[in-house]
Amino acid sequence: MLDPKRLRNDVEEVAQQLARRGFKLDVARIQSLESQRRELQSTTQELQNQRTLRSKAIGQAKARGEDIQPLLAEVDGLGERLVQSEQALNALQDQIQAIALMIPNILDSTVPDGKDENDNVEVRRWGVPRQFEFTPKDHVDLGAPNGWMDFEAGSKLTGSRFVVLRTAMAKLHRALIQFMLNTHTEQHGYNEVYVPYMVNADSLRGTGQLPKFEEDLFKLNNEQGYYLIPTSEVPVTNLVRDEIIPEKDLPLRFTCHTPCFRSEAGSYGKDTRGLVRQHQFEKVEMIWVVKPEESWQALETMTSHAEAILQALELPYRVLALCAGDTGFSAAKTYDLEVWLPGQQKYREISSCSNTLDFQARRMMARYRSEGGKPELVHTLNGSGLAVGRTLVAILENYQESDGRVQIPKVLQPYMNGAEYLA
RNA sequence: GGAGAGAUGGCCGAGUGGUCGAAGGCACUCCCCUGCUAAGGGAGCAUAGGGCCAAAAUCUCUAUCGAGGGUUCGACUCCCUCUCUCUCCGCCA
Repeated sequence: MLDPKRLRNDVEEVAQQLARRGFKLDVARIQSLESQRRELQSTTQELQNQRTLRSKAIGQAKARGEDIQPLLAEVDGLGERLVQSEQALNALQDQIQAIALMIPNILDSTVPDGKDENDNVEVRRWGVPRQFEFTPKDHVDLGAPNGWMDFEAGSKLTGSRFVVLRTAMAKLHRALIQFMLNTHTEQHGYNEVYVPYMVNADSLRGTGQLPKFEEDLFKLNNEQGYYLIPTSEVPVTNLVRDEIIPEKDLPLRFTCHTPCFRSEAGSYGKDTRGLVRQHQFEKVEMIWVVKPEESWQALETMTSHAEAILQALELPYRVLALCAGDTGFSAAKTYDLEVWLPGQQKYREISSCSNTLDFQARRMMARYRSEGGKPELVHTLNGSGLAVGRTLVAILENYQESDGRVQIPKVLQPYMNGAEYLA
């Protein structure tokens, strides 16, 4: 959520900023609702003040044993006017709040202009795509024939966009998770957390998935209306919701492995083949909670931690600065990491690292208190480190050999009983 | 699933219809005192929003004692619903 003060005082400026994303802010409507709110709030508060004063007078009169009838008569009608005024004010504030929750974050000035993913700007590259002396297969052709990846079983058990991994593939998948978590906790200084895979609407509102993106989520049909998490960013970031963190405890750095569930509504026909776009996938996430002045450095550091995983796996990648039109709702700036997939002859997204500034913190009321100071909003960041399914894809395709065998990356071999090849 | 207890400020904990944003204690901040190291004295110490202002502070108003409704001139105090926590029984990985 944006600072309501900014929304009140610099609507034009905010609207101009948001236009970079292609978001149209209804300035006239906001201004009109705001001026109504201001007036209504003043009269409501004045009526409330009247009520308090009169009630106190009655209390005092009664304590002195005086007749309170005349005073009661004086109050007559005040209650009804107050109720009406309060109701109108609440309705108006709900309207304003509903609008505010639908407004995306303001982009950082360093975010490149642009409309969609074609306008993203490459920042750097690491590694050189391997030259194959044969035509590299894609991961489906490598994994499906020998039963490592069973898409038929996935669709039988559930439906499309689900998969069953078997034997060495299931184990490599697990090895990747262990490797990523161990690296982040042992080398990058993260605290590992285990969290619920179902969350309530408050949590999703806090990180910005609700109210705008409900169709992307799986909602449970239980009484509480829980949702399956689309990313561990939601439960992990919400750990600090409604909290005031002592300054000395910052920065908080969490890493967490969870499955992620996404409806993929609107992506019909996109990546229908293979593991790349599933309704359920595993992800190791990195979350930072920092003081405002540290968040931009944190974004760079966090991105480098995601890169470190790709480097350790010796997978070629590039880093993109997402353009204005492609940056997500809550983010002020995002770097995407794209890994090279020989089967597609393309770089494909495998991590996304974002600084949301105080956008999520304001929705969550997540604050910190400096020594003797007032509580202030923290800044929150999140990044994948990495998407496990896609990393598996990248390993298969990059480490394949002409006979169809797949080498195991050096750093993963200890997790695979020292094996050099998938068997 | 059944029975019971509870939810108050950073923490503990009073408060059962009126002047309570809330006693007291702890923690914390500042000052004083003290040569002695979990000693004493004093002051301060919730959050959010509105108004005022160029802005901030001050000032002022409002809201908040788990959440939402209700009763009342007035609710932390009474009534209803819900959520969460704890205890016991049952069931269970």
